[in-house]
Amino acid sequence: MPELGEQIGGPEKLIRKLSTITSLSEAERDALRSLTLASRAYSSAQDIVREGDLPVNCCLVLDGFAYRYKLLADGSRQIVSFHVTGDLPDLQSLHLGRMDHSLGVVASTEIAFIPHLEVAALIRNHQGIATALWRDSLVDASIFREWIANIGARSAIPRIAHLFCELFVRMNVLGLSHDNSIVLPLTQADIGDATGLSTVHVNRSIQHLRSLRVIALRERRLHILNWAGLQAEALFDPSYLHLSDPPWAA
Amino acid sequence: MPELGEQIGGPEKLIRKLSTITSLSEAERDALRSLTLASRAYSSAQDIVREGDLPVNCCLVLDGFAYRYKLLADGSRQIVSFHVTGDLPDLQSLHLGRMDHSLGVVASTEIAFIPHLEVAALIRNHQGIATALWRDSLVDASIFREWIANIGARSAIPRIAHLFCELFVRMNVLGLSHDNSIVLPLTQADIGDATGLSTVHVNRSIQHLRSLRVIALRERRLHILNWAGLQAEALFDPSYLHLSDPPWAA
DNA sequence: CGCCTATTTGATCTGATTCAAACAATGTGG
DNA sequence: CCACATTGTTTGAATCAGATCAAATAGGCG
Repeated sequence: MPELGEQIGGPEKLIRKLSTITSLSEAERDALRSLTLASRAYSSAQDIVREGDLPVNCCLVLDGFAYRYKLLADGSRQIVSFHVTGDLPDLQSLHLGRMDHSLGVVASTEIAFIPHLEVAALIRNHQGIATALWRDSLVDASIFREWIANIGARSAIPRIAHLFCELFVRMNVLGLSHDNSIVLPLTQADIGDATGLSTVHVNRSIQHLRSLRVIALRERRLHILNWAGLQAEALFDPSYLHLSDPPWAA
Repeated sequence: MPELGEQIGGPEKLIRKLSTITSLSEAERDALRSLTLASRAYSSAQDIVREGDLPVNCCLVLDGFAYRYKLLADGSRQIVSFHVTGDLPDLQSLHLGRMDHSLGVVASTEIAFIPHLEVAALIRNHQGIATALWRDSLVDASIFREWIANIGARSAIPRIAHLFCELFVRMNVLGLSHDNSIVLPLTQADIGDATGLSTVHVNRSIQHLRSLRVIALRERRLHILNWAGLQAEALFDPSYLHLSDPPWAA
């Protein structure tokens, strides 16, 4: 049961992603198809870009899972976002030279690298692509805001449930779900670093969600057993993902 | 002792703000100076834009303090950012139609409204302004990431100290500080809603910072008594504000 | 002056952390 | 293909940072 991602090319994955938040003309799609992609598969977890780096490429996730994180002075790691097929997790490096965080991947992830110069040329020559990418970075920021609220104002169980809801909705709209399940190659320690909770408490909270029969988590997959129940537990409202907003829907 | 903000016009405040993160040509400055600004002074705290709205203007803070927040289903309020003179707190409304959060001001704040159509025209006609505004929205996102790390990984005292450091640096670079102090018209409840802490705990943490003699907080002003000490307490590193980054510094 | 809002203090409670160890799964080399 | 090492999950017990509840004090302002 291969993921859909396996069969289509990098540009198509990017087009599909951008199409979930904006509309692209055929000329713009063709311009994206002409991108030069140097891709690389990672068999083990590792960092792609590190805090302090001055990247000259943008990364595009072709398959697998990437995440951005900050290392604090006391050694703790805070994950600030997750990224899946079609995402451009460090698009910001195009306009902010120095990385203020790191980008890592989990095992079995494939990343394509697109030179900044090519992205800059696309932006210069195609107003629609500039708007799409800007809008993508604004949706990125909206997700950060929701994470601030999630971590700052929700208790452990709804907080984790909310993360699961977000990942499911995001992957589902990209066609990356199967039978109400998604790949979730994260350890409970990863989930803890993303939600600001200890591994032990993540474990106990997940057990609670399991006992409610709203999710199942096994073999690196998250199965949604009861979407309405999970959503209610998380008080999840997907509008912050801006998947069906003006102006593009108009 | 009037704030510097009193004496110069709205466009100049915006130019000064953008100049802290990018460089603008004289033509671009002139274009910004030609903006039509309808300004309004708020004598009491109130909302300017609400979650769900479809704004047709961008807001520019001329004076005072604005903040963005989310209201959660359980009634709690999470503040996700603060904004001061020269900031464009809802620039994102230009590309994300529907507001996913609200924008409020504290008493004695003055806001200018710039029609989206005018901002869009500026972006279309001036590549440098487009880049500056995009970069501004990316710095905004960087601050959100830092807040995620602050709330998710720091304990109460460093968390509050970090917020104070950020506000001081941001206002200082805009020329809004006086004798190592800034205006801070926030209640302890506001600070609690921004940091994910209860009002009582904010109070006790601030008392701790006072007892360390790193800050003084009185008459709606935050005085930095010992910058190095406060910074050490917060483990504050200002690089996420991207105030001295390539490419514009090059 | 008196009302309303903000700050402060005290006491108690609890969600979450920490420490420690057992257990399960996964992968590796011989 | 098994023995072993490594990584991830689960459980239990003790502890603590921060929340909650309640009430007193202090400021601002009409």
